[in-house]
Amino acid sequence: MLEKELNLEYFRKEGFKRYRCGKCGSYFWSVVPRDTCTESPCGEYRFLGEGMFNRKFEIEDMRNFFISFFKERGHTPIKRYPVVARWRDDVFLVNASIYDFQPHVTSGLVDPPANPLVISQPCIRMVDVDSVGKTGRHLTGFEMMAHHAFNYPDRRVYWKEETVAYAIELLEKLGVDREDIVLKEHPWFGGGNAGASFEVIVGGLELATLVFMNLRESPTGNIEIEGVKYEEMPIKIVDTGYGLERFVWVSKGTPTIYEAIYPDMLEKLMNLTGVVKDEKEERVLQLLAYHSPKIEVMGERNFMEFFIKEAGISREYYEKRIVPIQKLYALADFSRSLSFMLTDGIIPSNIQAGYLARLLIRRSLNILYSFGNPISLYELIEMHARRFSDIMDTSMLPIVREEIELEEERYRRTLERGKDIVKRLLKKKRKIDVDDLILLYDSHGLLPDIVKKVAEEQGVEIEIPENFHSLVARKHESAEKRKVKEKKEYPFPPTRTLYYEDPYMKNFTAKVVHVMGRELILDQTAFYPEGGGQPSDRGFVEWDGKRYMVQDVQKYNGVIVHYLDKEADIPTGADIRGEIDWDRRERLMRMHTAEHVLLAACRRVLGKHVWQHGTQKDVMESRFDIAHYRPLSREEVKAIEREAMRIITSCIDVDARFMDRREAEDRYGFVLYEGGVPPGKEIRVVRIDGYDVEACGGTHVRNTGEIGFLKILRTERIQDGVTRIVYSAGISALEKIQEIEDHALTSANLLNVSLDRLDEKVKSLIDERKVLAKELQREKEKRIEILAKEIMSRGSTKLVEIVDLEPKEMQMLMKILSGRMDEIVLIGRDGNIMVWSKEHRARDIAMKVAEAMEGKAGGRGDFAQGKGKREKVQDGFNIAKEVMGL
RNA sequence: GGGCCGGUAGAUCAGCUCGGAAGAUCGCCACGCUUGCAACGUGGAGGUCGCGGGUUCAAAUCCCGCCCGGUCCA
Repeated sequence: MLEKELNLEYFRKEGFKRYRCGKCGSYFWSVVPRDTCTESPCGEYRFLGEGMFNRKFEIEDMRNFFISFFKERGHTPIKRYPVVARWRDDVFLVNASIYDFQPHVTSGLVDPPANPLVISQPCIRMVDVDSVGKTGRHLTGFEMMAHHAFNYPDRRVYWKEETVAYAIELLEKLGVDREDIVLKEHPWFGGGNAGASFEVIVGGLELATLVFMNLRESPTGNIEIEGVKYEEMPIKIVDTGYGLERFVWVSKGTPTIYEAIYPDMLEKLMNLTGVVKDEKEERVLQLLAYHSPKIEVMGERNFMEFFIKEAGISREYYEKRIVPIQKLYALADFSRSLSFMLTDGIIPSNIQAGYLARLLIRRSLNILYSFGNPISLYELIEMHARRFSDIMDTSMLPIVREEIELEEERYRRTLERGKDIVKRLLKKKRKIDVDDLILLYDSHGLLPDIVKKVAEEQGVEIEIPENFHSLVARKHESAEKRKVKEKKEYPFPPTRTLYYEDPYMKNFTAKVVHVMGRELILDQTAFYPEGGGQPSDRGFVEWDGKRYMVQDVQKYNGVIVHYLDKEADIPTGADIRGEIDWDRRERLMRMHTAEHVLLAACRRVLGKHVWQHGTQKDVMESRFDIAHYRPLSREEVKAIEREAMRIITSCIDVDARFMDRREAEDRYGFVLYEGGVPPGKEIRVVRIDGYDVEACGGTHVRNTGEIGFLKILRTERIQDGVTRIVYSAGISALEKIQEIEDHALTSANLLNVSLDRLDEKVKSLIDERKVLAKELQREKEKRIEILAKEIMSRGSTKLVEIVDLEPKEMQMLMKILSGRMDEIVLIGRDGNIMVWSKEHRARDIAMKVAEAMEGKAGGRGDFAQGKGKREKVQDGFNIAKEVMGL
């Protein structure tokens, strides 16, 4: 299939021929005959040392060069998207430039921001995190330079021929000889799409991928790739990806990619840590980068043996001189990824993208700790942010600093607690086995090498299994269950939405489209269906003098279904009258607009990292969850309330209108998607000018002044990094406050104090109560002591006694007597049995007594308890006497 | 979203396997020793065993549900 797809006119014209790699078997195109595809490990890196471009580039120069090159060739440069994919609900982080245009542009629903376009999109890929630093080329963060063209049936931009021509021209302009370029054929698929692609290999390294996306997954498709069926798409998309950092590397020919892209930071880190990189280390590192693609063939362990021999070094030299340098490489990379993630508003936490940020933070901190903390992680992140200030938001730095400091503190605590756990475990078991290691990591976040270090301090040796991480992974293997909400389909045209045309419409008339039992469908309605966290309207419809209550309203693909309280025999085509429960709707509208105001207030008070995480509106109180890195203080809550009230009392118009998705995104950015990502080409945008703009399908008041009043009722941390704000608005808020006031006033009245003295009074009452309880306890003790004295004065060493005491009091008595006597049976008036025996027959006696009292008992030899029927107390007493020979 | 670990005195924890009188250390208070402090000695205060339900004669302990904290993985 590929051969036909990728046999281009361009190749014939320009002298490229198709060959097959003798090593990996893939097909490729080249202007000179070759035995292999040249991509390492089939070939070798040839750019190390001198570089292969006509000059050396820094990241910034390379990015500019690329963008200008395509701009000159008719492409529109567009701004990079955030690394956190706010416009998507299927992925957390942007992995490639095409992510920016999925799903709506690639599906054809929405136009691209420009066509053709050029972009340099920062991406985060966590899959390589373990290889970073070691191989000389892996990164968690990189910029994917790309030119994209979207070809529609009625508008062709460009396709394979032009794409390949651009790539070759770009490389030649950079000074690469055509003889050094290899285009490797490769089937491509991902994210439900597929197509043919070329990998562009220069000097043994893949510099770019040119994908020709023209297929999409379809159960009825006629093209099959790896068992999945695909069909041809109407849109054909040129999806390219040029690795910016790799271009810079190839231009410089440094031993590893890291020297090429972070020269300043690496120099600084070396100075601070005293790690030295001389010619010998340079040579070893370069050799390592050169050979590292072989890891994939040989496996890591075999590769290391091979490499140490090949480089002529000792393992000790490798550990002492090379590994520290590799750690610094990783640190430079991790901190750059973090500066992208955190300035783009990701909040470190234990869920979703936040977890990935925390992972990088902890790995970075580990490295810094191992060098004795020569510099703070924040300083490194700031250094990157300042260097890349043209594509990063440095105004986020104060928040980032606070987040990092909190995370450091948190990690320090986790480690400390972890060390205690290890020490305790050692005290108990004197050893730690594999199961313990897995538990310590999985449940307490302790990496095996930390455990090993602590154990060694305690003088215990620990073996860490080679396949540790796969053992952990095995523990997590479990079938994934996904709930899919059933979607109903109604074969009717979309219902006209009167509630959008006039959100203040209280009653209306409409024609009946369909009636089925209690389901009613109209041609138009003012009833708002449930959606966007706003519950549906209620009210009634009337026909022929009969009234049907509307209990629920739902929307299925544009068709609005009213659920009535009883079966309706209304004929199709009848004219009905509907009326909304206006008090309810008005409260909900105020709540909904108040929510937008609240978000604006939160962003102003807490910072722009605040992102809506979920909401639920209701009539009396509503929930509003935000992503924030720590719980809200009382002062912050008050400040948010003040800011929200300021927005309300400023009486700002609320504008709601349908807009083209592209236009809305261009004008307002991704903050639109705070409340979720709506489908469709047209989206409804609700805007409070100067404060908030969101894609939102709810009903809103015309002006913030109509909200009248907003009150936060309480806040709680529902998850790491997520805080819930429970609030109320309008009349509902007033009623809520009145409710609270009632409670306070009633309490104050009961205590006969004024409201402002309530807290004082309550505190003194609690203290008083404590004192009284203690006195009572002492009285009891006194009584029991007297009783004990009386009993002991009888002079016997054995005792059977019926006492009018509670179990706790019986225990107290027993405690005093047991020191002086040999055998005691106490029977409470309500049937409790308590036995103490010096001769260890308490259990036997208790059981016999209990049996006589038709109850049960048990316990130890010296002390036993039980319970029998209260009317059998005398029988128990007699038996006890008998057993004890009294 | 799923898995795992934890919640007992002001703090750190033991006790939970196998149900039977709530403990240790530090801190706190008082007294003693001392010119004073520290140390030491003696004594003391401090607990809804996260919450709710169940099983049982009996639950910190076993079972179920919830809440809170931590952690690993998508």
